[in-house]
Amino acid sequence: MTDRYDPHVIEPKWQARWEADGLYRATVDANRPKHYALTMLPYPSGNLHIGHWYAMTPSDARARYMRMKGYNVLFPMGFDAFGLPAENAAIKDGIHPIERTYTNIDHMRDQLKSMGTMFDWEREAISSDPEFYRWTQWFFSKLFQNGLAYKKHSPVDWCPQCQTTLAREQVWGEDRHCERCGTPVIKKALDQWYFRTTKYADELLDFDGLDWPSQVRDMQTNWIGRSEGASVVFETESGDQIEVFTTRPDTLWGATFMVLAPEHPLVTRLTTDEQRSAVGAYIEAATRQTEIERESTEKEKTGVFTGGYAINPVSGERIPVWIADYVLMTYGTGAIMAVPAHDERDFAFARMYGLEVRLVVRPPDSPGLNGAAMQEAWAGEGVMVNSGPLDGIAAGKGDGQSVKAAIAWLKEHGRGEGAVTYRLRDWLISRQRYWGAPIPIIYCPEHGQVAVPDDQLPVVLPEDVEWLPTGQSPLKLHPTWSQTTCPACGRPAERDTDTMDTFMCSSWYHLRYLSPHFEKGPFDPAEYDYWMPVDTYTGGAEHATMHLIYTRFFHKASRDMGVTKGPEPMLQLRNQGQILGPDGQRMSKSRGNVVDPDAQVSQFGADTVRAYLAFGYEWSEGGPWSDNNIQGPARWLNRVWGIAQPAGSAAEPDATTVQSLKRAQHIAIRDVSDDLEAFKFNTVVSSLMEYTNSLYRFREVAEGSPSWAEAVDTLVLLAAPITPHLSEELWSLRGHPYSVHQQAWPVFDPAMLKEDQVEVVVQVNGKVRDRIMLPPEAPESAATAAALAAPRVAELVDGKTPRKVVYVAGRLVNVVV
RNA sequence: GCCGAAGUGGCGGAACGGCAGACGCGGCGGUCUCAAAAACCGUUGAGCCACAAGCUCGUGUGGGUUCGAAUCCCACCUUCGGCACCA
Repeated sequence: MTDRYDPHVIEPKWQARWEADGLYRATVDANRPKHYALTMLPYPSGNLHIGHWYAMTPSDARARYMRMKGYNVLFPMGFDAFGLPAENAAIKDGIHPIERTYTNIDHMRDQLKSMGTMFDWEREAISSDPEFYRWTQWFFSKLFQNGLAYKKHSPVDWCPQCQTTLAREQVWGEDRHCERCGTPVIKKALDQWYFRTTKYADELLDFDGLDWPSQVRDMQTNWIGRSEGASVVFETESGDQIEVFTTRPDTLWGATFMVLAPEHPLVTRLTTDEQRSAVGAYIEAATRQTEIERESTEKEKTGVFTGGYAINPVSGERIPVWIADYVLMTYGTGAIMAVPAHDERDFAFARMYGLEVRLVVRPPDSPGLNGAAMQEAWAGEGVMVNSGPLDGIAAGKGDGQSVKAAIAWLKEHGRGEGAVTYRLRDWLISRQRYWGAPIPIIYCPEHGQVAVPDDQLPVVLPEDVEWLPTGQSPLKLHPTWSQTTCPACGRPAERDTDTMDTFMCSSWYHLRYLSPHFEKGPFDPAEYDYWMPVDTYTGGAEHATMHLIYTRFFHKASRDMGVTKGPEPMLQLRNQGQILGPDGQRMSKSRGNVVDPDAQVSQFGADTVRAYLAFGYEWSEGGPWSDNNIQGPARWLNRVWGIAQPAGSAAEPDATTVQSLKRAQHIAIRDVSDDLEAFKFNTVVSSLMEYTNSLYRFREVAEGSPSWAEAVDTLVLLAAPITPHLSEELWSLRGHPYSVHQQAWPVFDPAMLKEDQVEVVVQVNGKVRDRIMLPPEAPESAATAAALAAPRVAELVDGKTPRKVVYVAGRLVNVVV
């Protein structure tokens, strides 16, 4: 009689042993192939939730599998420890963010250890440690010195709840809300630091060599929003130049007016005295509108004539210049040429204000159409008309078509050229908050913006600050902190009092893991050369257009600054889905549907929770938590425990039994390996369950025999990535040397799958009517004969000659009559 | 409006163009038990049928390709994610 399976005894026991032995320490070993497995690090909120388990434990299973396959695996963990919640809590209850953050980290580290993950804790990196953010600041300085960081005064997104500016990526949804707190953002004009992400727009569009989900690639591609066209220069009557961007330069002959954004710098100069009050009132009204109101596509188009005129550079015609809020200062040049006949928005505007609509692309089906008669804009194909040199050319972007011809014409006449515009904006990284890495810039009356010299980094965040809900960073209110001297001239100067977007920390944390205590640089180059790039990166898809763009930018910029190597930081990316509450809704405290992983672990043990999270969902999809469904994996673990107890010794069973036992064993090896490889954790567990079930069927005839021992050992090994504690305990009970996690992964032998006879389905006209036994490689003639001889088939064929017979060896015969 | 993903039993979910529903939950029946729980064994898509054999239907809807379609193609519906006056 063996002891009951008790995870509460074996799990802490093995966790302590693994830690004491440093079993998961990863060190550079040039003789072994490396595998850098990375999973997104948590924010130290105070408690791990089930979503962390869902993200991390399958990732851990795969890292363990790679390790058993012979790779030298680096699987680190750390904390993205700067950020608003800690600071907001400080304002509320006075507990210092440092205290709260590090208390939370201590607790969460223990929770992470309770998962039974193979994290190498000696490589832990915490982004709020001065030895970490020293290098975050160093990266800022590097970018500044290389012209990739700059300060600009401009209207920016401000979250009134978080009391700070946000990057464009961090403003979400139709109502333009803050990604963190959900509050709609407002516009403020402020001096802020930016990184030149747009410089890398084209390179960021290139995913060559990356094994990333197409959804993420598509989202990034859409986000970057490359669009090809031309820039065209219009001249005003007063001689000013207005540059516009258009994707349809071929329709230039149909441009009957221009529209500028209300904020456009030339508006004042263009506006005539008669129009000045109307224009002023319109601009006033536009500024008062919220971003949401202004950018609503439902809204009717409004605008005001400036009184000024420009010259259409192709026709020489005098066309009126209007302002309208449907033209955005933040895209292109903030000015457009309006071609009402072929643009929906321009058409609506022209009809509203009675402006001329001139057809320049004649649709194929409407030979008599003219601008005045049009009911809607025509954006389709056709032939160019009313367009001078372009007349008769087919409208389109292809070779020999109108767009290319128009660009050639513009170039030839010096009025414009081919151009590309992106939707992507530069990354705004200033934050008006305390709990972040200070921006290492000093403002000197003499020398302007001066980077803090590397040997004076880090610029340490002062601890003696006051928590006031003023909407100003405590750094700004600190009496002395910002006062310093200029590194260039030594005269009194001031520090920047903003801190950096915490997405900066996560843009390079994977490099700090390489050598978290290295003092000569952000990472030890020897570690970098061995481990980088990250081979497998796992995490949530919600980071597609934030972290995952930033970190690619960071890597490419760092490469150009000679810091990193290679085109990309992370080769393979996989996203897990989300675990919902048992009610199918997103988990939240207010709904009361939050599943606490600690409670599940104390009820079932970590291995069961791991197995359930792997088994219950298609990993990339996620789904609702179920207290019922976890019973399945819980029972399975008990069954593994029961079948894998040491079993004395017995003679081999008959050869047929041995053969089918080995067959089951090798099917399991094949399926579990393939599915772990492919992140299909649910079928990994179901294959293990099937194999366990078949061992129960063999138990009576085979238990104790050498084949049985091998079959059971194989189960213990195959389960080790999913249930590391259970496998370790069973491996030890079965008398094998520690540790199961240092064993080689079982090797699949296809020869073990060979069978003398296989069941072949016989179809008549595509419907299954019978089954016959055949050798797997039976020739078609024999298979056909056997199929036709099958009683049910003979009956249905009824003496007729089959019109056709389809034979798939080892699978089916389809008789068509 | 644009880009993308997904629709399969009561439920979670499986299925290289080849036996739909693996594996599990739940249900039902049984073994064990004084009994219950646990554990173990069996069974479980729907319909026709007393039962079985057998047949029919069945992967969001409608078409198509194919000897054969959950899978490929076309059109549509629904849900979800992202973007959206982007010139």
